[in-house]
Amino acid sequence: MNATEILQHHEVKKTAPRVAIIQALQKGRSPLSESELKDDLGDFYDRTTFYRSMQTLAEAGVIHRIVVDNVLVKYVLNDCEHGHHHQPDHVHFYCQQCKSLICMDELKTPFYQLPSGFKQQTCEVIIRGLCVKCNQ
Amino acid sequence: MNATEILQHHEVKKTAPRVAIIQALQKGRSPLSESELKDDLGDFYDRTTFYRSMQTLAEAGVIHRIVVDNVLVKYVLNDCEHGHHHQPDHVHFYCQQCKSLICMDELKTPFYQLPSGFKQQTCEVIIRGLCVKCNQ
DNA sequence: CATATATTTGCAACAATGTATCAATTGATT
DNA sequence: AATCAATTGATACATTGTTGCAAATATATG
Repeated sequence: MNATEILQHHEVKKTAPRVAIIQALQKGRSPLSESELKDDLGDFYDRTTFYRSMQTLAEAGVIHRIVVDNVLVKYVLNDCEHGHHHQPDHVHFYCQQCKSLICMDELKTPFYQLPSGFKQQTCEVIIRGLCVKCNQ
Repeated sequence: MNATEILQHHEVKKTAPRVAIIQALQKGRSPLSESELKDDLGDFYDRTTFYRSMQTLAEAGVIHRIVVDNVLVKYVLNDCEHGHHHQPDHVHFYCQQCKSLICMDELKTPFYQLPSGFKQQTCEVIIRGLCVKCNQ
């Protein structure tokens, strides 16, 4: 699925910045930060547009925004091929050493029975540690 | 346990800013953000000292730092009375409406069997939704 | 209690992230 | 091709966090 098809599929207007962002995320194929994306996009698009694009794309379910620490936000494309899981149900692994973020697609977020009165909308799990490469 | 005892217990030097921060957190008795703490502390201590104090206190296990979204970090005192759980093992609930953070002490973080080679150090769970007050 | 020393503080400057406003541009529809 | 709403890009600003360094302070020692 290319950028144009993804945008159509989510009923989001096709614009140059959005296409560029999606292509950059596709190239990366792992969650990327703003600075990492900027390197790939060149200094063409300004930060305001970037943030607005990311917000639009996240609301439409095109991308998925993961906060690791603050001052470290990563974005990843949602997998449109296998149905859209806008509310991601998998666990994220963050390597404390190489700062990479890995989607643990096999590990699902748990179900919790909340005290009565609470209403759950999303659940996020981040495991920190050392990835395969750094754990040697 | 008062601020002085807490600092002694964790072998951290007793200084005015640290005592003030601990007392403010004790008064609040729920995770507070920097701006919330600043309101309580008065504009007496500067931000650099605040950040350094929080880092020292977190490393010593006195407090617990929780990142909700980025640009929204909350701090809470660890419960020294009932043993020190420096690596908190409970789930956090964040109310999307009133922006309050609630420690779900009864709900424990899950155990995951990671793929071989990965080494887990911490696990963090944040549930987002509506708290009892806002869910009406 | 006074003193020495290592830690901590407070200030200034800086860097990164994110938001608000608004005119100019662009995309989709007719 | 023309229209109109949505989006962009520029400027300015707010918040969060870091670095370097001199002054102040906390603890240990005599």
